[in-house]
Amino acid sequence: MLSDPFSHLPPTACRTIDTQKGDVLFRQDQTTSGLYLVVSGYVTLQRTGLGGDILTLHRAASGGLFAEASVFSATYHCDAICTEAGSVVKIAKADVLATMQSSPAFSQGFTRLLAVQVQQYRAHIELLAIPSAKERILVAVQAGYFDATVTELATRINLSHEACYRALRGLCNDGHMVRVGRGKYTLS
Amino acid sequence: MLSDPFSHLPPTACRTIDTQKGDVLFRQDQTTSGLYLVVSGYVTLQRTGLGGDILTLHRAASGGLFAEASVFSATYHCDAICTEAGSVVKIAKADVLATMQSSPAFSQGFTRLLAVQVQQYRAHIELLAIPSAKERILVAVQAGYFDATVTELATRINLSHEACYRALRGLCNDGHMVRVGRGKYTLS
DNA sequence: GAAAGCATATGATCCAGATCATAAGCTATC
DNA sequence: GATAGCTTATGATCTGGATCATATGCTTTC
Repeated sequence: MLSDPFSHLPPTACRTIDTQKGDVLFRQDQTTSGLYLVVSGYVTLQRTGLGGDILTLHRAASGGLFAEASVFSATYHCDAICTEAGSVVKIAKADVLATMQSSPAFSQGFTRLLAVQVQQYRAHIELLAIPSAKERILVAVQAGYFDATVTELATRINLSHEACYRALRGLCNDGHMVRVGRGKYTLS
Repeated sequence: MLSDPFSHLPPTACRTIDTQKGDVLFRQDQTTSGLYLVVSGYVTLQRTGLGGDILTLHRAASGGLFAEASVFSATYHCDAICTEAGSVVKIAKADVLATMQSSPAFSQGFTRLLAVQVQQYRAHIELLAIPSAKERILVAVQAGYFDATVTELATRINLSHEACYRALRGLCNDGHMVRVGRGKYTLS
C-alpha cells in the first residue's frame, strides 16, 4: 500500500489510522509528529481565516501524501480534516529524518514527492490567476479538481458557490460541459 | 556564497552566470539542465497565459533558490527572467542527483529547501484567497512581497496595477500605511 | 536635450462576481 | 416519518475591481 520510497522505512514508522468523516488529524500550530498518506477517503487541508472563513489549501485523495513539509517544521501550518471516512497511514517524523540519513534511495524518492508538490502548487497559483469564472472552472475540471461537491470545488478555486453553479450552467450552455445529474457535470 | 547543502556538491557542479536585466535563463518547456541560486539581482519566474498575460509565480532575490523541482522534471514549467542585473549560480541537475546518492547531509538539506518552498506556496495561495484588495495588499506587504515596483506587486497578487495604487492610497488614508515617496510606501 | 519607454497616479465607466434571499432535494438521525 | 443539516439551484441586487483614458515624472538612449 505504501508508495515507492516508504518501503525503505522501518515498519514501526508507520501506523494506520481509520478515519470518520469530520475527524481532525491535526490542527494548525500543533507540534508536528509526522506526515500522512491517504489510503482511502479524503483529507482536506484547510486554514481558518481571521474572519472565520475556511480556505482549502489542498485535498488529498487515495494515494495522496500530505504534510510532508512538517518533517522540517516544528508546527503544522494548517488543519487536516477528513471529509470522508477511510484510512490514512501516519509516518513518524523522526523515522523519516533517520531514514534520510541511511538510505539515499528513500531520500531521493521523498525529495521527488516534495518536488511534485511544488509543481502542483505552482499550477494551482496559475489556476487562481484566471480572471474569468467560467475559464477557471473549466481548467480546474480539466485538472481533475472536481472530485467532490460543487461547493467544495468553489472554495478551492476562490469562487462563491453561487458563481460556481452559474458558471457551470454557462459552460453547459456553451457546450463545453454537460450536466449529467444533480451536482454532476462532465466535460463534453 | 553557496548556502548550506550545496557545499557538498563537487565544485564543477556550479557555474556562476552574470546577468543583465531582461536576460532569460530558461523558458517554459525547455529541457531542464539544472537549478539556480540568486547571488545578486532579481529573477522572476513567470508563465505567459494563452491570452498573452504574464503571471508571476515567484520572485527570487539574493540567496533565493529556484527551479529546484527541475531536478525531477524533464522540462521547465515556467520562464525565468532577470528583472535586475546581478549574478546567479547554476547547479547542474546531474550533480544534484548524484550527490543525493552519496551525501545524506546534502539530501536532507536539499529536501528542506523544497519543504520551505512548499510552505511558501501554501502561504501564497492563502494570500490570494483574501477577497479585499486592501487587506490582500496589507498582508502582502507584511509578508515582504513589496520589494520592487507597485506594478510588479500587482501582478504577483492578482490585482490590476490601478486597483493596487488605489488600495495603497486607501491604506494610507486608513493610517495602515504611509506614502514615503513616489511609488514608496511603508507600514505605519 | 529630444525621444522613447516605463512606473506612477487618478478619474470615469462598466460588469462580473459577491452577497442576500429563497426553495427544493437528498441524507442522516432520533 | 419528522426534523435537522447539507448540497443544489436560481433570482435580485450591489459593489469592488477591471478596464479604458489621460497625464505626469523618472530613466535611458541616441
